[in-house]
Amino acid sequence: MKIGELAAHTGTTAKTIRFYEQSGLMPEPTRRPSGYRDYSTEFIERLHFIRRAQAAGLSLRDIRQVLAIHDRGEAPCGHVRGVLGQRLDQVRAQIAELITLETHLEALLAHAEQDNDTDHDSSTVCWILESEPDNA
Amino acid sequence: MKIGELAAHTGTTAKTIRFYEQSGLMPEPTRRPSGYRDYSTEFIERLHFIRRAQAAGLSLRDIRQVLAIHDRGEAPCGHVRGVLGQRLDQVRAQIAELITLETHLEALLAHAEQDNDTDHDSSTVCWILESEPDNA
DNA sequence: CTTGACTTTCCAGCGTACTGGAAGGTTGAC
DNA sequence: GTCAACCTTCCAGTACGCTGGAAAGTCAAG
Repeated sequence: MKIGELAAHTGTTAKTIRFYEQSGLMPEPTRRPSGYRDYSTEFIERLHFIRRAQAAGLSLRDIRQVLAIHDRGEAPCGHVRGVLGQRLDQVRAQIAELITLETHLEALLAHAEQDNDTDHDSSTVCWILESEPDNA
Repeated sequence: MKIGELAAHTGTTAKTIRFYEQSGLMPEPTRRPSGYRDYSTEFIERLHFIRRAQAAGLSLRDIRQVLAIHDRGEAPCGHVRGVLGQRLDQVRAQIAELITLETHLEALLAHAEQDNDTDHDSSTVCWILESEPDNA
């Protein structure tokens, strides 16, 4: 199977697969006499795994670690649980931050609608942004 | 006022101020005979404005636009309202995405706790990640 | 006068996950 | 044989907001 075919099977591109190989996510496949990469079907599953891990919000760095454990012949499941837990914490922290920001933006916009053409203090750039956020 | 003093007054660094100048956010100040930048107090307010705008989640690109309008002598408030509205939409979209991801991660982790040592299908890297997310 | 803290410019790199393009070799159908 | 569509390597760039460092000049205190 050539690289373009593997890409078509997995919804990626040849470029990305070469990039993954260079990044240590995909092992080097055998080569045809011409130099073309020749993939066996196992590479499909590996690529699908990478995509699922990305869908779970894992970074390529995380995925590389998991795959390295797998390639040593160990079951990476414990590690995967840990990484997923950490990622969940991160995601929750991000959500909290964004909700804070959302609140701040809503407050600014409410403020912006109230005072329409008053308060044009020429010393400032724009009075709408004069208030500091409550927490950050 | 030298650049380091301005930085100290506004909680930034001299590096950052030079970067803002180069990025078109801060105008070029006058120079002393030695070549040192010499800032008047108005620059403090401008830098504070930049920080407030950043706290509202605006990008430097957005801020540059707002400041450009201000520097033309127009009141940028209408534009600011628009940018804040767009940013609020973005933030809400991001929150929705992250909540989807959070749900997915929770499902995976719940799945991971249930089946402890069963299902070790050696053909896959890790069974925990076998399920696709529901929507993405 | 010396010393150390400050300033100047310029160029380069961080991290993330790719993507684009150049210059060339291979394959397969017609 | 010839043509397009594929493949190869390598280098560089994208977006974002800085940050680090080198080499040189300036300022203020002691």
